[in-house]
Amino acid sequence: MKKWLDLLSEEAGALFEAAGYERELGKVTVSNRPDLCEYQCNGAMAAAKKYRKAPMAIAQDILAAWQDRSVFMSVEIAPPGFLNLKISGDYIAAYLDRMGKEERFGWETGGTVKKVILDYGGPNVAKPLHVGHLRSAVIGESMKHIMRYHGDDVTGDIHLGDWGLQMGLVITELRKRLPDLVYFDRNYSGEWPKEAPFTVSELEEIYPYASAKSKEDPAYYREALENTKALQDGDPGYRQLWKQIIAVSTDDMKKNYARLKVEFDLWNGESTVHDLIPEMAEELKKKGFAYESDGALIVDVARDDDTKQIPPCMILKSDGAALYTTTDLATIVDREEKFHPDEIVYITDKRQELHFEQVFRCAKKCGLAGENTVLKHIGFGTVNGKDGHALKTRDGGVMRLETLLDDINAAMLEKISTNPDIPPEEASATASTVALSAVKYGDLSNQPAKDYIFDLDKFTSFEGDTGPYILYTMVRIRSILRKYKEGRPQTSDISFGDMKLNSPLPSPEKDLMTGLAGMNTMLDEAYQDLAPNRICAFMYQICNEVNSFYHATRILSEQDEEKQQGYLALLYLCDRVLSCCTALLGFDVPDRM
RNA sequence: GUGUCCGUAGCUCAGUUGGAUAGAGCAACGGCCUUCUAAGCCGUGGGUCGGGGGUUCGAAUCCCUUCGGGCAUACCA
Repeated sequence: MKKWLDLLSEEAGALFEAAGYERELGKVTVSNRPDLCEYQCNGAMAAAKKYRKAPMAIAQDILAAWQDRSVFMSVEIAPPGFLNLKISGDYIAAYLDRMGKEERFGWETGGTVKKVILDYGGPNVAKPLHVGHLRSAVIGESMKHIMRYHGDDVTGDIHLGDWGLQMGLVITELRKRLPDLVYFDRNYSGEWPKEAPFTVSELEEIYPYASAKSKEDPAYYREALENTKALQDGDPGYRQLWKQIIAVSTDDMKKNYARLKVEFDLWNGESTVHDLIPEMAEELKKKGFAYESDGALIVDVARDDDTKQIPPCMILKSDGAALYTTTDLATIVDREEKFHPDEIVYITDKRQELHFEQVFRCAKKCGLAGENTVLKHIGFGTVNGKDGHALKTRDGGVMRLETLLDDINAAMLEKISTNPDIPPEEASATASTVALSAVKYGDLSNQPAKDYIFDLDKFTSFEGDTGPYILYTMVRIRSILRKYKEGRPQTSDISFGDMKLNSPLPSPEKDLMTGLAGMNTMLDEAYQDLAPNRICAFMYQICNEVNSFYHATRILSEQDEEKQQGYLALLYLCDRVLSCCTALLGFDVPDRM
C-alpha cells in the first residue's frame, strides 16, 4: 500500500499536470503551520525557476485545476507560493481502514528477505554487566525486532568477550589466590571438578582487581600475557578453569538479559573460533596479505584515497597470541561458512569505529568475507550521568546494570503502589513492566550514535516523552475498549465498525487520524536507517494526539452509535499501532497502572 | 598533529535532507476532575540556532573560516 504522503503527492502531482506543469513538483509534506493547513506543497516555488513564472501565478493555476474535493477538501494559496492543503475526512478514513486490514499496516517491504547476523550484547565474561552493556543489548534487540518485522532472517549472537587478555588476568589472579587448585597442577590426571571454585560475585571482584594491578605491576602484567597465551595454546588446566569461568558468568548474564527482555539466538563468543585462528593466520601469510612488523603479524589496510591514517590490522601479537581483531576476523570466516549472511551488523560502542574499519577492510581485502557480504558497524554513544561524564555510582564506582534496574524498579514500585486500583500482588509485576519501558524508551528515544544523559529522576518522573507516558496512554485506550466490550454480550471478538471521521474540521480526532496515516512511512524509515528513535518519536506524537482526542471526546457515553463506532475503530487502530511499536522497541504493556 | 562527531530555551533533546513565526519535554507560572485512569489536558513566559563570512527569492540545515568540547589514533576490548 502506498505511503500516505506519496499518495497525497501523487494527487497534488495530478493537479500540477492538469495545469501544465511537471508531476514531480507535487511533493506534499506535513505542514509547518498547523494553524493554516494540514499539508503543504512547495512545488509552485520550485517551478518558478523552471517555468520562469511567478510562484503565485503558478499557485493560481494549480488552484484553478483543483475541482475534485474527494481528496483535498480545501486548497489555499499563500505568498510567496505555498499551497496549503486540507484532507477530506472520507479520504483519510478510507486510508486508515485499509491500513488496519493490511499486513504490517500497509508497509511495503519489497519482498526482499535478507539473512542477517546481528552481533550485539558483547559482554565480557567474568565482568559484571554495566550500563555500557545496556545500550548494545537494548538497541540490538530493537533492531532485531525491526528487521524481523520487515521479514528478514535475523540471527542474534551475543558474541561474548571470552578469549582475550581479560581471561589471562582472571586466571593469573585466581592462581595467586588459590594456588592449590587442580587446574594449576600440570601433573594432574584425575577428573576435573564439576563445581566452580568461585561464585559470580567473587569473579566480578577479581577482574577489576587484576586489571588494576596489571597496570601498576609490569611483572604481573607479563604473567597475565603469558597466561593468556597458555590458555589460547590449550593448557588443559587453564581450559577447564576457563570453562568454569564462562559457565558461572553466563548463568548470571542470562538472568540479567532475561530481565531486560533481551534474547540471543546464539551464545557464541570470541573463543568459538579459536581453532580457526592458526589456519587463518597461516593462510593470510601464505597469500602475502600478512607480514611481520615489530614481531607482530599485520595486514596493511590503508588506501591511497584515505583522508585519515588507518593503522594496519593486527592479526597476531608479537607473542603470537590472538587479540580482538583476530577473533573478529575469524568470526567473520566462521559466519560466512555457517550462515552465508547477506549482512553482518555489529552494535558496539562508537569508540570501536576504527577497529571495525580495520577489520572490515582486512576481511574484504583478504577475501575472508564474501564480496557481497555487507559488513556494518553501528556505533552508539556513551551513557552519561547528570554531570555529563560516564555514569557512576554514588561512590564513584562503575554502575552495575543490576543496580540501575533495581533502583528504577524500586522507584516505580513506589509510584505504582499509590494507585489504589492496583492490588498489591499485581504492583510488583506492573512496576517491573513500567520500569523496563522507562529504561528502554529512555535509551531508544535518543539517536543511537549520540551520548545521552541517564537521569534517574527524569526517567522515574513519568512525565513528557517517556516510556511510562506511552504506557499510560495505551492503558487508557485499552480501558475504554475493555469497558465497551464489558457492556455488551460477549462474542469472540467485537469489531468496531468502519473508520469514520466525525469532525472533519481541524480537530484532535483528525490530527490523530493523519498522525496514524504515517505509520507505514515511519516503519520504512526506522528500518532503512535502523533507527528505533523514529519509532519513539512517532509513538510520542500519536500518544499526544490520543490524549488530546481523549479529552475532547466522550466515547463511552456517546449516543450516536455510528459516531461511537467510528471513535472505537480509531482507538482500536491506535492500540494496534502502538502495540506494534512497543513490540518493536522490546517492552510490554501492563493491563493497569 | 591527524581523523571524526558535536555546539539549538535555565536543563535534556527534536528539527522529516534548503521553506512560512526554529519545535517538544523538564523546570516556572495560570486554568481544567459529581462524567471513559488528572501519571492527563489547555494556556503563558523563555532563543543574536557557538562567532564571523559566503552561496540565493529563502540557511539551524550547504560551503569557507574561527572558537569551544567529546572520542579515536597497531601489540586492551
